[in-house]
Amino acid sequence: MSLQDHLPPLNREFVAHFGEMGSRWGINRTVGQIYALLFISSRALNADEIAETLAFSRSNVSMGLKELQAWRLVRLRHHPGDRREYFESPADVWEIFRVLAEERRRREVEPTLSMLRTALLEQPTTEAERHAQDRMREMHDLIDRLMTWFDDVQKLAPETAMQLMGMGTRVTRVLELKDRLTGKSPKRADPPPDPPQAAA
Amino acid sequence: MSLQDHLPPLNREFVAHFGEMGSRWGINRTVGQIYALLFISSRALNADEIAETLAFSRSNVSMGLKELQAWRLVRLRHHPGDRREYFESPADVWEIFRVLAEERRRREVEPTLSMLRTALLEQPTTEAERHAQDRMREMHDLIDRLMTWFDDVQKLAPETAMQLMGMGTRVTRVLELKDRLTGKSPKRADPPPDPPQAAA
DNA sequence: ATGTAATTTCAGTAATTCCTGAAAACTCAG
DNA sequence: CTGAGTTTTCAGGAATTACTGAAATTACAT
Repeated sequence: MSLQDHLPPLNREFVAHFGEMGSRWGINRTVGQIYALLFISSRALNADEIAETLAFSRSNVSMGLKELQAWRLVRLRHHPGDRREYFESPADVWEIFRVLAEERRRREVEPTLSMLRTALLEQPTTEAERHAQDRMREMHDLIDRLMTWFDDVQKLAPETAMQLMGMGTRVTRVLELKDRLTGKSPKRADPPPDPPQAAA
Repeated sequence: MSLQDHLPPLNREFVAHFGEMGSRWGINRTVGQIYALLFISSRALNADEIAETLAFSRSNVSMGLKELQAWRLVRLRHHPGDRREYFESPADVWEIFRVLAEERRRREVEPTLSMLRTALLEQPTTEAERHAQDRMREMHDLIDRLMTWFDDVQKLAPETAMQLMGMGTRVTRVLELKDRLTGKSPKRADPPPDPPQAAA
């Protein structure tokens, strides 16, 4: 009934590893393992299969899947003539990475930026407060820039920036990034409808 | 004796926020708050001051500082004629980001890559195993590429890649990256001793 | 409508993680 | 060496988080 009865050792290791990693993140061990299992599975699994394979209670699996859905990391599937719900991970690893980055941004980065902006609006009264505000501004600007930059990189290659990074082909796109950095004002400035192609 | 007695509201909010964020990460609330406090402080603080300001026990602060040191996020200072140890955060936010990224990589990314490589060495026996291995290979390659890319970006601007990203000046460097991507083999290839300067 | 299969909720317990105070271990001046 | 000041360790209690089984809910076939 337990993990090792159904999974070959290497898959078991993989699942266990993501369980551990999950707990180093906010995500808990259970959720990490469920996701790892779905990730390497060659077909969509239903909740009972997951519960059986990982030796978790059915209800625990249900909660885990709910959380994975909230993170948009699993998809729901239905098989004709079967009332149960089947779950699978998206196939494209770059897509997974993108979704993960987006969710983390929404949950962690945006609230932080928002808190910092609020703090920066106040008039400091003491010297200590003024210094604290300066530090917050530095942090705000760093995060803001990192995000803008990340957006740029993502927009670069509409299909997958991954391909760009690894391939060496269509590197003309890098020049677009160069133009963006050179031409625009330092900070943000929502980009005007991307000049379609600017070959070298 | 508690936080609000010593810190102005906005600083209090900042510290509390990083306490929350800390717990969403692997890091616990206490550690997050200690770091936040040091980050906005205009001078190095000793453990008693921290304990007093945040209303934590002295021993809790000691453990928190130990963890922050393990993450290389705080520096130790000594004041002449004072036997106590004072702690401070590095001033440069980009430096902080870099250290954080390095530590996370060492603790999370490298072990994961290592586990994946081990799994990829095995000969799959079943079809399911073969598929799992394919998936692991995809994950491995994604992570490996992201890391290589991140390295490239960091090497680009030896002082702070930050400046590059935000400034629009010295964007000639982007062209170096382009060359790297175009010229080298797709995957890795340890870079030859950086050609010092390649102005446009 | 009724019954059955499937899923979700939730209150209680188990497990883990966090935090503290007391004691031990340093460190250094005299 | 002695002792005061400082930091660290650690066992145990407090607080939080994870997990379960039972009950409630939903979905659907007949």
